[in-house]
Amino acid sequence: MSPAGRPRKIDPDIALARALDVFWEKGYAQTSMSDLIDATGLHKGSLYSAFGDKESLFLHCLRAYIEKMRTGLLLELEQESDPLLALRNTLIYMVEVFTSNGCDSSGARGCLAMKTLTQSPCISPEVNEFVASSNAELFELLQSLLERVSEDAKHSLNHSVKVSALLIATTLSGLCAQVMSSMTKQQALDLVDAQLELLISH
Amino acid sequence: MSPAGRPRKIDPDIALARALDVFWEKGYAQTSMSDLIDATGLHKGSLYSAFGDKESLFLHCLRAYIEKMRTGLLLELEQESDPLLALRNTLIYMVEVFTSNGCDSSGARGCLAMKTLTQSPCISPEVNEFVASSNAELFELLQSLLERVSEDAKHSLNHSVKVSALLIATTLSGLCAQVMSSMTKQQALDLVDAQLELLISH
DNA sequence: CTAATTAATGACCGATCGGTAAATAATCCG
DNA sequence: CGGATTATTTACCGATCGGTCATTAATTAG
Repeated sequence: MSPAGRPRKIDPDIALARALDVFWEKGYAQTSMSDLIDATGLHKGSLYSAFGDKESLFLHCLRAYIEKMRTGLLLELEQESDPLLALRNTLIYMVEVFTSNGCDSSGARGCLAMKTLTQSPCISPEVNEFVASSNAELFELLQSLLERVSEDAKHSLNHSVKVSALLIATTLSGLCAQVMSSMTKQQALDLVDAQLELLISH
Repeated sequence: MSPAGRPRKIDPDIALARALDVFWEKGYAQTSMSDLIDATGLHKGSLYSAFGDKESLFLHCLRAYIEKMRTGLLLELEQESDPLLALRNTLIYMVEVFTSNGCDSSGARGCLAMKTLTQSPCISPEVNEFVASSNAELFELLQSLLERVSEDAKHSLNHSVKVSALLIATTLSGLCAQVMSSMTKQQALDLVDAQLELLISH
């Protein structure tokens, strides 16, 4: 069932994952096609024929990044029925993604989506829209989780669901930024609990 | 008392401020010497003879940015003796800086220091050290303000001074990121108050 | 006016940028 | 075996990158 023609030297999904690692670590502008060629092992022509130009390749990587994050989050949510623990696990999962390191053993890479939207001007309207919609999706997830927490008789929120969700989203962005400089993963995890403690009364 | 030689067409401080605007808005890597030449009005040779190479010029801008922020903060602190209000004014001041816009009327520029440290790999060790030390200075300011708040009989902190300071620093970073995408200045200011309300009991 | 000083100016540099096209190699189908 | 198909490979493109330098212009000191 293999298609006619010369077989691929490198699986496109693997090449994409390797390209994602570079974009994630260095950001779009600081990543050159040269870097991507070195990382993927593909040659220039093959890269372009497989994924189009640099911007198109970046969009592929960004989509893969978000999709991986989404499935990881949903998988974790399925395994936890308690609303507060589900919320906590969500935040912990994201901190762990932000503090993960790619091919090299250097510091935390943070969040590709956040790196993308904090570098202006934006790469393209399409990239902008995608990052914005992903952001909105995360916010709605946080909101629905907080809704469930507030409906639980064991807890109560010290602010509205919306304000609480905004504060958590803000804290997440902040942790993402901080772990890229001086903050350790453990500190970030501790701050997640500290913030949840402030937001939720027992 | 004017020095011998051809007079400067453009005051170096003005040129520096204009270069800062560009770096602030676009970030180091996305800013080309061409952009800086256009913005300053200086020609290539003059720019190099006045500020050295791109990295050196960036360091000058970064120092000017931090210095401006520092003096602005200290000026505001002098005018407010109440610890909690002083802390609040500090945060408001920073949000206002983050949501300021430069030459063009586009969206919020965020914080040059944060943009610098979240783009890896770093520009140079010297830049890295400077941003890190500025960050540390801000953290210590927050800590000392929180210390004063906690010593005030009218209030009490729901976490330790250190954890509270870390949470505020994280919130500030987060607000900086958020205002660069979808969050409005008013929302950010409201979240400052919401977070302070969580941190401090009356 | 002349010499010295300093800045503005524009031509120029090699390197790298993102991107393209033609030629070559490896597979499947008949 | 011989096309057809698809990927790899290499050479190449114009544009822009950051950076340098020699020349010209404007000022002050003597």
